[in-house]
Amino acid sequence: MAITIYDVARTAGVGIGTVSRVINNNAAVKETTREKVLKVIAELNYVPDPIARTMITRRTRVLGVLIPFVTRAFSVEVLRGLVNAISMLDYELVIYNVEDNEKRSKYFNLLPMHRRVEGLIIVSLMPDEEETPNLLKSGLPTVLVDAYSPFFTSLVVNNLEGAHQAVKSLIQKGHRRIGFINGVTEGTFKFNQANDRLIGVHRAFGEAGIVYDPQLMLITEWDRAGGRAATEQLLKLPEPPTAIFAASDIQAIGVLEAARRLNLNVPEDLSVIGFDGIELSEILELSTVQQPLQQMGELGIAKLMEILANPNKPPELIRLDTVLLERRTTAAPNLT
Amino acid sequence: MAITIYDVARTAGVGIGTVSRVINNNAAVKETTREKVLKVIAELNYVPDPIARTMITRRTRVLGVLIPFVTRAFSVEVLRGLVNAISMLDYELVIYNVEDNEKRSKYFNLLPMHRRVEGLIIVSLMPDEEETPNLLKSGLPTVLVDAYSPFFTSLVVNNLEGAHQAVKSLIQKGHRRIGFINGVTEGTFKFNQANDRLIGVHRAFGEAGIVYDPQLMLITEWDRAGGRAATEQLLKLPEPPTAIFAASDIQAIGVLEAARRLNLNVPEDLSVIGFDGIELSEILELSTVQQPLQQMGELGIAKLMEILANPNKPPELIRLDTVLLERRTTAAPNLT
DNA sequence: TTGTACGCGTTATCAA
DNA sequence: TTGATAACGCGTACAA
Repeated sequence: MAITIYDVARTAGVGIGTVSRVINNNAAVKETTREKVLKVIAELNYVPDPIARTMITRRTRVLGVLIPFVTRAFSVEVLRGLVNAISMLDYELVIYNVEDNEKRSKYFNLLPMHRRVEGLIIVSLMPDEEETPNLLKSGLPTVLVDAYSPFFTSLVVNNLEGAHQAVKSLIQKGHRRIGFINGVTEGTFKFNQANDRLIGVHRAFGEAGIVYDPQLMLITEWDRAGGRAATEQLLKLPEPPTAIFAASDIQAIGVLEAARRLNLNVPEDLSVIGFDGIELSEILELSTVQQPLQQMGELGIAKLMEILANPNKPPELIRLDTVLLERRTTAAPNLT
Repeated sequence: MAITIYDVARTAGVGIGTVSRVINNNAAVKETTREKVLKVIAELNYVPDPIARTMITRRTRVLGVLIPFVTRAFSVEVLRGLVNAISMLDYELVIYNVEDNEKRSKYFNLLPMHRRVEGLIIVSLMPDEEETPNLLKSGLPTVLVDAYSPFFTSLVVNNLEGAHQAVKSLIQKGHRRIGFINGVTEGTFKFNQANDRLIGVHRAFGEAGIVYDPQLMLITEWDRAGGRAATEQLLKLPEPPTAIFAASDIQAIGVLEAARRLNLNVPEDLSVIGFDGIELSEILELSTVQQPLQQMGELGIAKLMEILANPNKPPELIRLDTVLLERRTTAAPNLT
């Protein structure tokens, strides 16, 4: 049996109310009494039961993060930011890892109800027409990271401008046939960041007056295998591209792998640029469009705390800028 | 106000006891009553409050993981296993990220008391002389992953044999001067896996009758910068090594980076082998000693569930084998 | 300034 | 098979 507030009160010769007041240093307690109680607390090694506390206050001091594929590089970087920010805050973080549709709807249905988290960060997932009203009705403070909804405070990068920058930089280097490997937008996860990136690509082509060759645009899964497969297909074309822009670094790494298999040198034979700026891209010296991933995590927590402090705060849309990092995988085309 | 068991009972015209029995399908409830209650539950969209439930059952359905630097590659891989295993179990996972000594002792002191987690996985950290009895006294079911203590069920790889394999393979390729970059063992984290690896290295040298040159053994932080710095130092030696074994893949990547800066070709001029087998090692085609990291996470949860089911289960030591993966960074030395 | 009684929402006990 | 009632451990009016 763990020791309770009653044990403390009895040993200190006071009422439980006083002990409670000392713990929460709320109201006025006479200094001598406070010290007496504090001493007993230390002696007995008493720690208030957070569960019982939650019963009354409704506060759990727990935040939840709903995140797809927690171990993909992108998620890890965001998680780093979340974890950093939370460690200063005397909150705990529970992870809801979404790997499939079943998990997705389970969490979306359950979380608003079960009161175990005070606030929710949703990463890379957009609540749908059914989930949105549920969440709103429950009043659970929610922040979206890498996803946008008009109903929730959302943190996104300027995907359009990022993609535009990437393709424009390739064009400026002299590339004309540029492959674009985008990620799937349907299915469980509705990563519709892909749409903005597509528009950015089109804009860059349009500005340069380059005709759009639909053969150069492929859609694959957001993984290495997807990048590899798409690259193999692109390079088999009668007129293969001299550069490839992938919608994620992970896909871009697949591009690199495919190029190596085909004995192509990067960037001499093929320029490659990714999107995200995960740690791995630095190690591989992959050119990329960097998102402030860690910062997005930190800012997500900060915004959530603001909502917690002021539940009626209207949703904001916060748009962060990307940074084009030209490293060793992009160069002028080898025009022979 | 959320709806409670009383609302359900009233609308269904039964007592709360009956509703409770239906929810927990415990005792016998007349079929017609059950259906009636179930119907009301569905209509009212009633979800039992887990907090109140925990008050009485003492079960939180939450497991904790105490993990240093949750975003280092090693931790991420273990985390993947934990998350996978837990997703089948109707448990939640809360992460306690240990970045410094303060956090370490905070969590070690708090967790056993605060009842919020039913069980604890501790990764890469060994409870010390003070923490161990606290943990034991609290009765919190605990499993150590990548750490060993006789007092807790522990999952470790055979670090000695893994290191032995790595160095032996280099010797067999013809290397005689082999640098060994080990990781620090003091400080907050007491990663004393390093000691076993050191012994394994010595054994391999001893078996081959190679004299130990202390200049070739360096100790650095467990990160890229550490690997880089150590490599630069090793290669400046009058007789530089022809191969380097790093105690972690991350350090080995630092070795690769340093080699590239110095315009050395790997593996022609320098063989490199790491330890861990993180995903990154595959992408970089780094030779390494692979630990079953994900499996360690999964097994950790499985063992924890066993202890939860049978709290008196004596601690076990589970030793997993490493696998030597010879990829593209190791070859015979270039003897000129 | 301090102590007592009540309530948070549930499960467990016991009598009916 | 069921309903009433007592815990679980705490915070907080309210009275003293």
